[in-house]
Amino acid sequence: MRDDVVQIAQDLIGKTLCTDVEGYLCKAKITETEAYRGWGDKACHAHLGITGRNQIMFEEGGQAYVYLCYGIHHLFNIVTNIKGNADAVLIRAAEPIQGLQAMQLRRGELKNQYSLTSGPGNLSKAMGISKSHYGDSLVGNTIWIEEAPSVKAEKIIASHRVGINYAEEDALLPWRFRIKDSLWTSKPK
DNA sequence: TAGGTGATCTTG
DNA sequence: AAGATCACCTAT
Repeated sequence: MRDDVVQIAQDLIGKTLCTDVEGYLCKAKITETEAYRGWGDKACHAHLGITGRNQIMFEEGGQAYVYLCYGIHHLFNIVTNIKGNADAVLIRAAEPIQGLQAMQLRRGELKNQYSLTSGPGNLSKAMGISKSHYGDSLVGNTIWIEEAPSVKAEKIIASHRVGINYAEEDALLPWRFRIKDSLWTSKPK
C-alpha cells in the first residue's frame, strides 16, 4: 500500500484536505492528484538524487513537500513512502467544503468560482499553504488529511501528467487521477 | 500562445 | 557568479 505511490494517489481522491492557517479552518475534498515515484520516474524531482529542495521526499512518509514553482506558485505534495524511497503525491485540485470565505479572501476576485481551488498553485493559495509548511507533519494540527468515503474506481479517470515534457517517455504514464465530471479540477487534457 | 516570476541546480 | 530551467496561471 504505502509502497505503491500510484495506488495512494488514487486512494487520496475523495478524501478531505484540511488546513488551519492564520486562524482560518479550511477543508476541501480532493478531486485531482498526480503520483511521482522517486525511482524510475524522470518526472519526479527526486529521480536524480537528493538535493536541498527535495530532501524531504527521502524521509519517512506523512510529511508535506512544498516548493515554489515558476517563482509564483507553492505546490503541495504528500510524501508517501518509507525513508529512502522518494515518492510523493501532488495535490492538484479540490472542492471547497469549509472555510470558503477565507479561500476567497486569499484568492481575491475570480472570474469563475471553480478556479478557486483548481490547479495546484491556486489550491495551495486558497488553503494558505506556502513554503513555510515544508516538512510539516500531516498528522499534526496545521495540515492534515481526513478520511472520507472512497470514490468508486469507475468514477476516477486516469490520464497522463501535464507540464513535464522533459520527462520524455515517463510523461506518458497515466499517473494523474481525477474525479469524472467534477467541475473542480484543473483543465482536462 | 506568451510572458511574468524567483528559487533551485549546474556550470565555469 | 551567472544562466538555464521549471510538477503554473492569466491575459491577449
